[in-house]
Amino acid sequence: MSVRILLVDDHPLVREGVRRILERQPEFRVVEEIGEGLQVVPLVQQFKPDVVILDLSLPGLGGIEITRQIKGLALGTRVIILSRYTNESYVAAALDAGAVGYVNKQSVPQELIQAVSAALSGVRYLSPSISREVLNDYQESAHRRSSSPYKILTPRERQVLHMVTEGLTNQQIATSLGISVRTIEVHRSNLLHKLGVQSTAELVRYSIERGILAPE
Amino acid sequence: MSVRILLVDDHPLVREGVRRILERQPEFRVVEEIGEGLQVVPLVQQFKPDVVILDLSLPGLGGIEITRQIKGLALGTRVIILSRYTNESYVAAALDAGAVGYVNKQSVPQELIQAVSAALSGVRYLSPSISREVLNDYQESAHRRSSSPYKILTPRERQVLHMVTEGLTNQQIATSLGISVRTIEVHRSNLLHKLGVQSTAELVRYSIERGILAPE
DNA sequence: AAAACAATACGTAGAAGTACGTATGTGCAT
DNA sequence: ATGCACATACGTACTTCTACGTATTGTTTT
Repeated sequence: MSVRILLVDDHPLVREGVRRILERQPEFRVVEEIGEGLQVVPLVQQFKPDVVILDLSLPGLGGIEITRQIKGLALGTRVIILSRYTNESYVAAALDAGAVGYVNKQSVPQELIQAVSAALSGVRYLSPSISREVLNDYQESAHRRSSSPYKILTPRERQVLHMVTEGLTNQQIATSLGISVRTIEVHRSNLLHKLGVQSTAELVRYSIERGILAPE
Repeated sequence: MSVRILLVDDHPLVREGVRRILERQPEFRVVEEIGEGLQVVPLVQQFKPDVVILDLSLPGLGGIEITRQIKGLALGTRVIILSRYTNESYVAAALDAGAVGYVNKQSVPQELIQAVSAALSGVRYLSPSISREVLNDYQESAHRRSSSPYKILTPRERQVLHMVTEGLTNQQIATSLGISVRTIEVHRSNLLHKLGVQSTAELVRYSIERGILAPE
């Protein structure tokens, strides 16, 4: 009984690595591979794979939206996300969109096999490096979920994030906005939680790297 | 005549892919692979590979600094950068540090073979997707680059800067390097002074915006 | 040999940030 | 009217970081 897999990542080297790992399992077969986001859904319709292994950051169309569209096809195709992003917002967004698994690219290759097997058994799989809390929080707050971490930030939070990135202290930001430093601390705490990070450095990196664009 | 290659990328899947492509060439041999930045230079000293294929974004110590240190070993080991970043500052920084090739991770796998062959012939290789302008700009502005504040940093300071940018606390960095948190504070203070900044946010921005340390 | 540099480490002090919890007021949607 | 999101703010506790100063040891340069 062959498991038919479609492989989606814009880095050919990653596809090579994934194909190599999957094909060590006699029952797994990579029926096709592609790196361009816009071509994924047509390929799913054509090949009707059992499983799609899907990167979040793709040219043309993001992994979250692709996941939604695959789910909308109602072919029973399961989507496993393979991504270097492990923060709560992205994991939750992917699960919300219909992914049945989320594997951290830094994981040991064996996890990929486990994720595919779990998907076929109808069990959700998360890399151990992704906190158990992520799943719990996801289930508790599903109704609030947005597809983009930045979109879940309030206007004030975005302002504060910007000023943190500029290197201003909480007191300087408070002075600039005409509010209490205690309120800045609240916004900061909210930012840390919403973006799934734990330090100023990570906030700054978040700002700069994505600008603000989530991997979609 | 065997070409001995050390493979460095924190994503096991990428290492699998690269290994698979390289080992299709009978004369290429991957003698070792590693994902942790701090362990690369000791491995180079141990194995004395002909070529190191090196990702820019690594935990513990960045690819640029590693390239410098490998060059400093004077073993004749050639460094080829394999990165998803193609912008000028990263390419230039890598070349400046002593890399002899820069391959875009989105390239066709055949480019990797070409880059290794070019390196062995003493020829510089750049992925075609990297503009010819990058190389020209690099040559024209080499004299400006030498005055970069980064040059005045000690190797230890660069290590600490990298880890600060990763979001680690002083205590975590101390533990990782096996020294006192008080020493980390000293290095940090020196970094702030040498780079003329006053906060963690500014250190992080410096790292990222100067393209010296690739974003994670 | 002496000086400079790099790495290591500590004392003292205070600023700055994170975490957990509490609360109120306003505006908007149901 | 009620509930929710947002903005504002505080109490308590602690961690983390910055600033200024001290010191020793080893290595390299002059």
